[in-house]
Amino acid sequence: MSRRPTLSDVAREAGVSVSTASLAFSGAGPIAEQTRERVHAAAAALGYAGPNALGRQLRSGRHGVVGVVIGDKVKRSFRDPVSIQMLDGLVSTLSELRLGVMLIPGMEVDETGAMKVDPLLETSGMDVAVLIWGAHVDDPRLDVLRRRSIPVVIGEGNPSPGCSLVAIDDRRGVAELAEHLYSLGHRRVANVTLPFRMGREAGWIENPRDEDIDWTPTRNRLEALEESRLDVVATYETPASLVESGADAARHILDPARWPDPSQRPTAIVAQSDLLAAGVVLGAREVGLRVPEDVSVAGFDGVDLPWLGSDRLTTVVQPLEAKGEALGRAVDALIQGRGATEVVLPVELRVGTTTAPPPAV
Amino acid sequence: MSRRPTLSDVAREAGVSVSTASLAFSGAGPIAEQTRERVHAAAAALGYAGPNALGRQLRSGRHGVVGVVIGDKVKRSFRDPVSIQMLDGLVSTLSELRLGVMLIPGMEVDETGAMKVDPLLETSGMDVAVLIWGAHVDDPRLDVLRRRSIPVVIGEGNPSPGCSLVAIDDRRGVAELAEHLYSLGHRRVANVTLPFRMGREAGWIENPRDEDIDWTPTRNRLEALEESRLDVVATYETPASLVESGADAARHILDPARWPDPSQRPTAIVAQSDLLAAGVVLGAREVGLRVPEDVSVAGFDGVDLPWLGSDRLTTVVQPLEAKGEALGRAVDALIQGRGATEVVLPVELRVGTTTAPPPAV
DNA sequence: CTGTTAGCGCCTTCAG
DNA sequence: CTGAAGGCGCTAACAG
Repeated sequence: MSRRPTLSDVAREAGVSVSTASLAFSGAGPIAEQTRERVHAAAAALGYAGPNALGRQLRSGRHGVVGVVIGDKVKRSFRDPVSIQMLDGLVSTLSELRLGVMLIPGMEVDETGAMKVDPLLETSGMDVAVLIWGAHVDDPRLDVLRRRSIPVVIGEGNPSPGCSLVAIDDRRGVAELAEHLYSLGHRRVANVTLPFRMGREAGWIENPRDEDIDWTPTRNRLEALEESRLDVVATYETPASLVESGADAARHILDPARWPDPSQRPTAIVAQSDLLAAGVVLGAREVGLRVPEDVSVAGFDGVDLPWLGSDRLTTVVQPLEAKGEALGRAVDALIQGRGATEVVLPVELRVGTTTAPPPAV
Repeated sequence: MSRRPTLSDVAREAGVSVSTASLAFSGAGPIAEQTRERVHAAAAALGYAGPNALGRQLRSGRHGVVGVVIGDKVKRSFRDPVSIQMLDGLVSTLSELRLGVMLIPGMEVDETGAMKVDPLLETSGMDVAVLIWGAHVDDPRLDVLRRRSIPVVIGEGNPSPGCSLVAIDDRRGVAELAEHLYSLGHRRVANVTLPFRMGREAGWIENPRDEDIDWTPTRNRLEALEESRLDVVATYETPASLVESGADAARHILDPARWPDPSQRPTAIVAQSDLLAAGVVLGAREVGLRVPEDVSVAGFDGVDLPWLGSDRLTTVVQPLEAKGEALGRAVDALIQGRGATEVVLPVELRVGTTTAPPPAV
């Protein structure tokens, strides 16, 4: 027989009916041990490797696949260890539920400048979609998914009716971080922010309160800092959470020409991610400032930064793997038909070696 | 109607037969424009979002999914930018072919210490599997895939009959790098290698030629260096391609206690990956040596290392995205039934600022 | 415990 | 250009 054997071939070979053969593999019903063995022997003889996934999927109406929508091209998304650790938790959790993770790049900007949703999102089969970096306002990806009636789990913000949500308590984290700096004696700080929405450039923000911020973590962390007792004397927006962007921001913020009276210079820089903060540390050293003696630096995320050497970043640790697991549980709940859920995970301040009292004037 | 509408609902609503409705969506045959519109209108009225993926998949016998087997947990695999860039090329190429990428973690070691293949690999539906980091000797994952008759593409080495292969010409790359160092005047070098196989620890290798190296890139790069005109005076194996491991290796290799006669110390360190090389640079500086004045350092891969600041690593650049694309094309060839293929991609030496003539004794 | 029956949603012959 | 019929591989009822 040249074509691949099917369950009915096996059943015929074993001299039983297909449904019995099915039971022999699934174990979903009572079956005589002897029959089971006969079926497996027949399968082995025919080189049958178990029930075909396609047949089972059509029958059950489930793909066994979760689409994970990353924000951008794989390369850009995964330069950030934050995404990766989250994905790790998600993949392990789903793997235990026998669900595969399919990677779906986010949107592309086509020749005309319009946003185009990846074709995989339009046609590919999946039981649930996870937008790990949240949804934009009027997000076309959400429209597509809604039209296809695919349930959605959103990571981090801009909750949308009918979608599950997994977020972190970043406002409280930033508030604690601000208190830590305040209690060390800092008053004037600079803020290095994540991008406000897709496709932003690096640059100063004159009045953060006037800005329309589409991306929730950016907004939460910025607002929490603004609402703290610290005086945010400068805000620099970055185009992405990257070491280079942080270094660039530090160069601008600490530029001596900007502070004719050095005593007015911010004594601490708060970066909204650890990668940015690492860049800020490098940038500060480049312009000849010591961290933390001359300027304190703090980050957000709590990822490993091997190349900072013996320095340990003061940061707000978010439970990345737990977040991935929570996303996985939210997926499971939707598949089980248990409806949309919302979770907010706690974060924790971790004081390292990059913050200290401000220099005596 | 509470259940999700199907093509036959749409056909009934539009007053045509199912096969006509099918043509209206697929465009795979002649159909009157008017009929097409009527069908689409009916679909819109019913909230039908296009042909169901499961039905189509069962019919066509294809999943539209490629399983990408990464070596390890997501977190560990993707700490390496090499994997990510390759994956980027692979995902974009496959996305154009309307194929999704499903991530499959590699193997786990269970309580008893035995290797366990991820259940997704055993049961999940996929048209082709890609082992991006190659196959081991007697790789149980290959056995599973062979049993399921799933065609396989192997990235990097240990080719296996019937599997497609995408490799790079790393031997030639290392040979060129060695010539570069030789021509600068180096004679004594140290080698910081990638792991020889799964689950290795860091440590000295007394006689590299006696070792059984299961992982092809490790073997190729090690042998090419051994075969060069350079004298490899020390070989240190690392457990993974990480900055920390490179720094650790450098500390051991450059330990003053190891070289009572400093003139015998290697004047250059060749690391088998850029992450390792970056670690070596950091480690060398830690023990008070300047790079490249006191010791030259070279890597392999050609990835971006933002935190090295103004230094540019001398390295062998491999075309990572092209490798991903080549993997994608190999997948396509297998799906089209065009049989297994083999490709070897060229690499290129890129001289940076971390190699220079050895110090005058 | 085992066999029979009836689809899951779609596409592709083959006629008309 | 359109319609009718069959089947991709499997499993869940329901009988026996």
